Amino acid sequence: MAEKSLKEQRDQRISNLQQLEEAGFEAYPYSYEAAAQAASLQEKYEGGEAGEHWDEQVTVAGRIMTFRGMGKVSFATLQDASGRIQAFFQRDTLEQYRSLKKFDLGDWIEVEGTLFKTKTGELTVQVTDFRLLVKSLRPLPDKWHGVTDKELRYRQRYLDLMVSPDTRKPFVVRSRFIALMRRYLDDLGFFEVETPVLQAIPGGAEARPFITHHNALDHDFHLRISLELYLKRLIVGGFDAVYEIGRNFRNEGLSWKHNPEYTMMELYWAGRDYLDILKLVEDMMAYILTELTGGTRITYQGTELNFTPPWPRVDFTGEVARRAGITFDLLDEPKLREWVAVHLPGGEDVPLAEQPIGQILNKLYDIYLEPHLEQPTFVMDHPLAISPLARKHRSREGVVERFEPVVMGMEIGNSFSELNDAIDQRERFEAQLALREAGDEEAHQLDEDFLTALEYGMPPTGGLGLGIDRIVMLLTDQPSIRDVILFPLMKPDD
RNA sequence: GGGCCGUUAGCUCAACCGGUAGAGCAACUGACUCUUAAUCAGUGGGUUGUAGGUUCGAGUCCUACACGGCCCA
Repeated sequence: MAEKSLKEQRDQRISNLQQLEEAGFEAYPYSYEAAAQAASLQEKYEGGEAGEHWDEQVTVAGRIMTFRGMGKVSFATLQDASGRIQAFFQRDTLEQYRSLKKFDLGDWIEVEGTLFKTKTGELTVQVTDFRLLVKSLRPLPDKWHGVTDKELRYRQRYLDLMVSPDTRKPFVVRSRFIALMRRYLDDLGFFEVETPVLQAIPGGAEARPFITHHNALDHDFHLRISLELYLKRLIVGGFDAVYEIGRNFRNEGLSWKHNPEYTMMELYWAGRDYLDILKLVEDMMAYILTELTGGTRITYQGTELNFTPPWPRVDFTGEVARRAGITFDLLDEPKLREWVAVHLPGGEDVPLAEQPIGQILNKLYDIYLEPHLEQPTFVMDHPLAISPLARKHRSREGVVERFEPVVMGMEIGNSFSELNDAIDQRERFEAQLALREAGDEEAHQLDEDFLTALEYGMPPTGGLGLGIDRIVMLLTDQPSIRDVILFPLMKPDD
């Protein structure tokens, strides 16, 4: 790489630091006390008039973002965590005025002084003393354009945050969203727990796991792909309402809606079924949206989304069939395979029509239903074949009590009346095992310890998982999941 | 996995049909007592992502690879 220009600038800054030390500045002070934050000062003196001076002594610390030297006076814009404020330096009143030349854009400084408004009305600190807090050894990105290279924005997010304060907004909303969700669940009497990330048998979802190794036990473990099976063990143990907010890891590709590590909220509520959970989702989302935005409608990428309860519900099998133009019962397997052979002749190694029925149903859903649902919608009552952890529907054959909330073609959650029949659960696992042996690496593994727990008896329970990142995308109008994850997964570039 | 696009100074971007790689910001020197993308004068900074190939001559054309973006199964 061509680094001469960078090296020159870095050397220059190191030399400036040495000269500041020689002039009596402490190079790396241990602490600072910013008595005031830029934003609160801006707010406090909003009504002041150009030319007005105040007596209040203030101390402000921040990063030098711009610097305008005009000979005997200079202006700098300081940026702290809250915002920006201008500082004014005068040679006549500052002993160390000449040292200002050795400060660089990006350095952190602390200034003391009084406040006034310039003739153009900008709130400014009339500096009476200043000191270095830390030197920046590298030049800042373009002060006007910021960082536009997406690769650089993701790899060096701190630069993006530093020069483009708007970058922070989705992450602030993310934090508030999670805080509000906690408040909502805590108020309902839920208990927040933490379960293992390292699992001997990764369960609760169809996904390929990451594998790691524990040296002392000399055993391979997997990073969890879901929170489900451990939270259910807690219901067996006697908790009646638990939730966890945590990271899942899935060893899959990346896309605008997939990052290999992502955040999930899962809850389990004893005594409830999936329809109770459905109401909770509607109500919780309405509560959070109202707290965040004042209403239950938001705009995502130009589309207005209405989260006002109740959200529309569509039946999985009925709606897939309707949209695909299938006139027979979707669960009539021989007819469905015939139809697929005609209408979807493709397939990777094996024609789709000859693949396991679960693959076919998932494919049809992925083609004909999910991508076409824009408004918040509950897809209800999935086929049994693709729902090995959900209990059978109380009145319909071949389907389970399950729903998935879908928005803008994205699955943002998943919920069941949880399967608590240990014998049925064993049979479901065995069916999954058969798929696994036939080559489906994403089929569920049989978790004997979980089955043991179920055999002690899990009371009737409703469960839910929500994809936090995707919901935050919707709330913040971001087109990619990578824009709501501070440090998305990147391939090392060396 | 496939297709399209991108990768040029620290940052943001130019460079016509293949003909000596430029600008703004940042940096350096100087001027300047209300600037705010400060301004003005001057200076330095490049293995054009990597490796090959075609050519008298390659940032530009070809091949492979790396990283990234968008779209598709």
